[in-house]
Amino acid sequence: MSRKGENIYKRKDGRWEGRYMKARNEYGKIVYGYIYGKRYKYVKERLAELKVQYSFTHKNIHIYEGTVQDWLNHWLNVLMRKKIKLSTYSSYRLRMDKYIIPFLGKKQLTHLNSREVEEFVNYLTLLNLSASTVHSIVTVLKSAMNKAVVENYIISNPCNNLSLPTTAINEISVLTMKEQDRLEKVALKEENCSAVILALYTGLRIGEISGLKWTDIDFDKNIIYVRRTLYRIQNTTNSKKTEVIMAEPKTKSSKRSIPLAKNLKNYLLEKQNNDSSEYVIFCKNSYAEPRVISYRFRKNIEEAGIRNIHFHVLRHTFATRCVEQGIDIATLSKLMGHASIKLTLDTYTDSLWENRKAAVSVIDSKLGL
DNA sequence: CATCCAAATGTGGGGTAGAG
DNA sequence: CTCTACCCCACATTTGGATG
Repeated sequence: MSRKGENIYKRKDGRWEGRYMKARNEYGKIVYGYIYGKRYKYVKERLAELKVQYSFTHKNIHIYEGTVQDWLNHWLNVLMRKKIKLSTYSSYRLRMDKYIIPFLGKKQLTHLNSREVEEFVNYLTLLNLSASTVHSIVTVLKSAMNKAVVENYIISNPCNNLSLPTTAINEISVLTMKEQDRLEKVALKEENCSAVILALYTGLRIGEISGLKWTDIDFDKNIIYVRRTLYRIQNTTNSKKTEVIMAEPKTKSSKRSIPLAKNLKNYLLEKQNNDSSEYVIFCKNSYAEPRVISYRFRKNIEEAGIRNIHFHVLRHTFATRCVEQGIDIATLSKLMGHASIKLTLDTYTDSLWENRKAAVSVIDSKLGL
């Protein structure tokens, strides 16, 4: 959705330029309109008029008499249900039921104003939730209200221009070579196939490892097929229970094949022999759900004497080792199952930079001044 | 040690700002 | 009017304390 910002800026030639969304072309891309002026104030006023002109000229406000709760339920169960994955549905349901509906549910949809939403945000902040959790809750409300705007039940979204607590930027953390060696030693001692080894040498996500079957590994062609992911979510019909869901991987591009190298292949073949389960990582002869893998991982970490890290760090470690070995970004992107190299670049350019610095300093040392 | 439950974090797509 | 790095939001998973 739209970011805040006026979309007015000063040009090098001294004029002010304002932009507004005029229409959409046949592919759904935005067509912008432009307005110029010598003075900022003029552009701002004129732009506001144009924005109104192009967004509301053909709209009629419809009547909706229900409460916020009614609308949220309709929005999620009827309008969103088919469009989003079960895991997303489940997380939205939770945020609505636990936070939004108890605080705002009884109000008339059409009466909800930004002051009340601000009070809601204050209330959330007092609950000691993290900034990102507050964001995720407000996001759900905002999406639902946006739909109400599109349906012409309300004129504007009361969630626009809220000031929310700022989220800290999280750096990705990666194992050092030494830590990786220590962790591998511990993991290799295990009798059955270790999820840690798999993650370090394939970059698979925890849910993907959880759902991996021996039949997904083609030992003749040396390929691992990532076909499903497994996670536990709140049951959507009976809200008191949770259940394990098996689904297609995160996105279409996550469904992928990963080449199986020699050492990992030997390791897997050895482990396959004494494994009676259809799952590579198993628990009581069936899959081991992500929580179980995470639990075992924690024990490995403690034994190896490594600082407290998440399982996902193994995936980052795999990627970083690839970059260090000089694998190009496009290839890495495919391996990781990213849809585009954009994310891969955004995430790993830092380690590329370290690489370049190291290369330069090697050359530099020959200078001998 | 497995399961439940709520919170935290990662990922993809699209908009804005800034420059040409 | 066009190009694109960077940033934000919506969506999708992972994490870990509580509980049995």
